[in-house]
Amino acid sequence: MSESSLSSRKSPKSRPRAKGSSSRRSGDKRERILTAAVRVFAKNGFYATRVSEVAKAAGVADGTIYLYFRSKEEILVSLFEDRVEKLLSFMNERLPAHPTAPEKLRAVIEMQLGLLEGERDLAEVITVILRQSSKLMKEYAAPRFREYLDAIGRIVALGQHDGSFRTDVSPGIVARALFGALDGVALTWALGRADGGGLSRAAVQVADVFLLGLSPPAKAPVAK
Amino acid sequence: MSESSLSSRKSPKSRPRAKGSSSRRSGDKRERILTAAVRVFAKNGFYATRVSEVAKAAGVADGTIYLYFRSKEEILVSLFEDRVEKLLSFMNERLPAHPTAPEKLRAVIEMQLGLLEGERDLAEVITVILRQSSKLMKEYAAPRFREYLDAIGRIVALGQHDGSFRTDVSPGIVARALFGALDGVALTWALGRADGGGLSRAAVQVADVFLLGLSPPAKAPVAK
DNA sequence: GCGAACTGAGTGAGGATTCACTCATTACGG
DNA sequence: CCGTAATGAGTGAATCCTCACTCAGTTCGC
Repeated sequence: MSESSLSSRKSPKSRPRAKGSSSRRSGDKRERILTAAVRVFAKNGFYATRVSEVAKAAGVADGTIYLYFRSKEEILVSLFEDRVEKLLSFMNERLPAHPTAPEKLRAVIEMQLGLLEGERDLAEVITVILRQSSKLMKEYAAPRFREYLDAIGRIVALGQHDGSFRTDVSPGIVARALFGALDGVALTWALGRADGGGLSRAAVQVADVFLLGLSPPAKAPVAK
Repeated sequence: MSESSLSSRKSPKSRPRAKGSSSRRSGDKRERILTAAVRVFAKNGFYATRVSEVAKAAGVADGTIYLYFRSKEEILVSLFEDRVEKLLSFMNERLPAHPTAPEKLRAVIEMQLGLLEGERDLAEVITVILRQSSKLMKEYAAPRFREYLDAIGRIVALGQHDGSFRTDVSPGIVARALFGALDGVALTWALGRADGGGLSRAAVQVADVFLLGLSPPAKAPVAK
C-alpha cells in the first residue's frame, strides 16, 4: 500500500526558494497560508471551505497546513489574532493623540472603516465569517469585542463628562450602536459593491450623524 | 410550550389534530421542531448543531424532521420565512399609519428591536446564525435585506425631501448604519445580557441619537 | 386491518487529520 | 573542497470519524 507513493512526485514545482533569506522553515509559509485563508474563507465561508482548498490557494500541500496550525479552526483564530488584534492595539496607540471626545470618536470611526478599505476580503472575514464559529465567537472574540466596545463607551462617557455630548443616553448603548453601524456599513460594502462612495465616504457620514446626534441640548455650541 | 407527555420512546398519547384544517401531518410537530431549532441553533450555531440534537430537543425522532423539512438547511430557511418574513410584512403594514418621516423611522426602530425583546434565542438566530449559511445569506437573505434596507432608505429620502432630515448624507448609508446599529445592539443583547435597560430602552436611545443626528442644519424641529 | 405518522439504527459520503515517505539543504570528516 | 550522512520541512494519499439523511419496521387512529 505504501508503494503508490513512489509515483507521487508528479510536480517538481521548482521549490519556491524565494526570499534569499532563511533557508529552513521558510517563515513566509505561515503568512502565505493565512493570506490564502482570508481569500478562501471570504469566498466560501468557513464551514464550506475545505482545508485542501486553502492549501491549494496557498500553494502548499494539505499536510503543510498542520505544521503551522493545529486545526482548521485555529487558522481562523490566528487570523483574528494576527490581524485584528494588531489593529486594536494600533488604535489604542493613536487615540490619545486626539484631544477631544468628538475628535476621538471620529478617529475611531475612520480607523475602523479605513482599516477595511482596500481589504475587502479581510472585511468580510471579520464581519461575517468570524461569526460562523460560535466557539470562537463566544470564547475568544466576545471578550475582545467587549474590550473594544468599552473603549468606545469610555470615549462617549468622557464626552458626556466634559459637556461635549448629551448625557441622556447610555455610553454602552451608543458604543454598541456605533460599532453595529460601522459593522453594518462594512458588511454590505464587503458583500456586494455598496454605493459609489467607498468606505471612507461612508465613515464621514456615519461620523456626522452620530456626532450631531450626540450633541448636547440647547446651549452647547458643539453643533458644528 | 413544554408540552406534557410524549416521552422519548413510544407515545400512546392521542394525536392532536391541531389546526383542524390541513388533514396531513399534525400541524404542531412542525412548529415544535422549529421552536426547538431556534433554541439549539442559538446555543450551538448552525453548523455545530446535529440534526439529532434538534430532534431530541423537539421530542421527535431524527427521521420525523425529514417529514417536515427536506434538509437541515431548510429548517433555517423555514425559520426565516415563518418568522422574519411575517414580521417584515407586518412592518410594512404598520408604517403608513405614521405620517412623518421621523415618526416612521422611530417606528421602524421600535419594531425591529421590539420584535426581539423577549425572544432572545430568535434574536440570536437572526443576528448571528443566519450569517452562517452563506448560501442562505447570498441567495435568500441578501435580497430580503436589501429590500428592507431600501424601505428604510426610502423613509430617509422622504424626510430629506420634506425638509425634516438633513440632505448631506446618503439615504443608503444611513439605512445601513441604522440597521447595523440595531443589529449590533440586538447582537450584544442576545449574546450576553447587555445592560439593565433591555431592548426597548435601547431602541429609544438609538432613535434619539439618529433622529437628532439627521436633523437639518438650520433649525432642529425635533430638537426638544 | 389499513395506512398515515412516526421511529431510530444504519449507511455512505465527505472531509479533517495523519504519517510514511521525499529530497533540498546543511554538517562534517577526510 | 568533495562525498557522505543527517536533518526536518514539505508532501499528499490513506485513514478514520462524523453526521445528514434513509428506510424497514412499528404504532395508532379510524
